Amino acid sequence: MARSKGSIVQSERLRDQIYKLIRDDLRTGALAPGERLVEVNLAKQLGVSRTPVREALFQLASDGLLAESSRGYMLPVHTTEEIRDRLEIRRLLEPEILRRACEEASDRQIKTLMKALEEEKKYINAEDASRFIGANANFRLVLLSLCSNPLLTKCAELYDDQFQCFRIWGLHDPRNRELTSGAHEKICNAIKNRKPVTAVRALEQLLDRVEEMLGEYSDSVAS
Amino acid sequence: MARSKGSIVQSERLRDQIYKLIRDDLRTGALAPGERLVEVNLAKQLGVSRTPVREALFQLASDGLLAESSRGYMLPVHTTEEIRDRLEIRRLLEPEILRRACEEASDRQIKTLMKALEEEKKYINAEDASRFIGANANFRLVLLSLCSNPLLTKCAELYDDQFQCFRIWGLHDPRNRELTSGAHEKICNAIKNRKPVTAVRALEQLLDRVEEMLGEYSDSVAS
DNA sequence: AAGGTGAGTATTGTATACAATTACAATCAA
DNA sequence: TTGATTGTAATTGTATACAATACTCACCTT
Repeated sequence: MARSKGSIVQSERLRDQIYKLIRDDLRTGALAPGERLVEVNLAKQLGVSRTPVREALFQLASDGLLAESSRGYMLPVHTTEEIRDRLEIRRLLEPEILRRACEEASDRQIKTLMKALEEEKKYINAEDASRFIGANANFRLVLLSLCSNPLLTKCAELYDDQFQCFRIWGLHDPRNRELTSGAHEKICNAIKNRKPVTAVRALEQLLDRVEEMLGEYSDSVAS
Repeated sequence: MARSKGSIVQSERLRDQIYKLIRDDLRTGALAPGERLVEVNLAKQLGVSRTPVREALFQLASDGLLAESSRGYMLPVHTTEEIRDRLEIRRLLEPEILRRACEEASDRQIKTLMKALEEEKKYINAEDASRFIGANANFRLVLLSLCSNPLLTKCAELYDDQFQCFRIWGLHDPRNRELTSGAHEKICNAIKNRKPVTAVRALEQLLDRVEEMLGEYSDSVAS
């Protein structure tokens, strides 16, 4: 994770900047599941002291985005059960966001969403999954923000991001990227046409499919 | 907030202990809405350095339980809109918890829940609302834990606790305590009889009533 | 008297120093 | 060879020192 010091400026609190930086790396898959995050290393890379790094890591961990080991933090590798718990929460929050998106989204927002979708589709068959994962992260960000309850958006983003270790595992297979993008396309069209029921159904089908894949995931983690 | 240093021990991380301590004070109404929390004061009271206090406050703020002002943290006084946003999330999460509670709760857990309910009922007509608020906090804790998805429990607790400033305002009136306790009793009985639909209906009626009171709350905050 | 200006103070943000704990590895004995 | 044991290094947890910032209040000006 080589990084230029240049991205850190003084106007905002360092710990907030570092939080966002790392969280973004998590979202876009720049950090691999199981990888360790060590305070002094990060501090040195970013050219700051341990304090703000420490506090950023601490917050990420309490957000459930990093796992605490006996010795510092690492990228979480969730069990099937943990993924299922997160999936259950997504099933409660995200349908409501889509319903509200169908009512509330402006034409401008829908255009942005479509652009994010196109970007995602571009990388379905890319050699490297990372491009798709990055575009996918952006798409989800746009989608979940189509709701005027900022708290709900934030909450959904959190549990969505907690899926990352599973997502990275799954999206290595282009067929799953195809599947994901296809569902996203249905959702986008439903939102554009203001059809909440259709949007929710597409989402639920996707989540059902994800849940089916959990067995396969569990085998791969055990090995 | 006078506090004996005795409650702080060394086995657990200080910042975690302090987090729990303050969060508990928030839940039970020992801290009043609008009150400021100053790092050095707390550190002195607890007999520790600023570092762990600082990190605990930081986490509480990122959990939405403390408000960040330009100068440190204070107990939040939410606007009507903010309360409504939180209410919406509760409407998504808590019904599901009740449904699962009806299936999953053990007899032992139900007994504990009943005891918490009785304790709450005792203080409906107390002079001071604080006893009721404390018992209410405990009841909610027990209720939300009747679900085998620990993440869902944690998430619901969070948004439930973010209601505190509104709750403290409302529960000063014994009629509202009566109302709350009555709804809780219906919920308890429904869980005992394994009737999810009844439980959810009672909860939704309570939340509807709460939402109606938001207008009145808004007036009182404006003054 | 009202309003602006500036110094001082209160409080947080960051850096660093030190203490404590845990993992790892090397060594020795069985 | 394997197992236990101990010493060392790596890493976090807490304390404190220092820097930066924003607020308060007094004082001055008009």
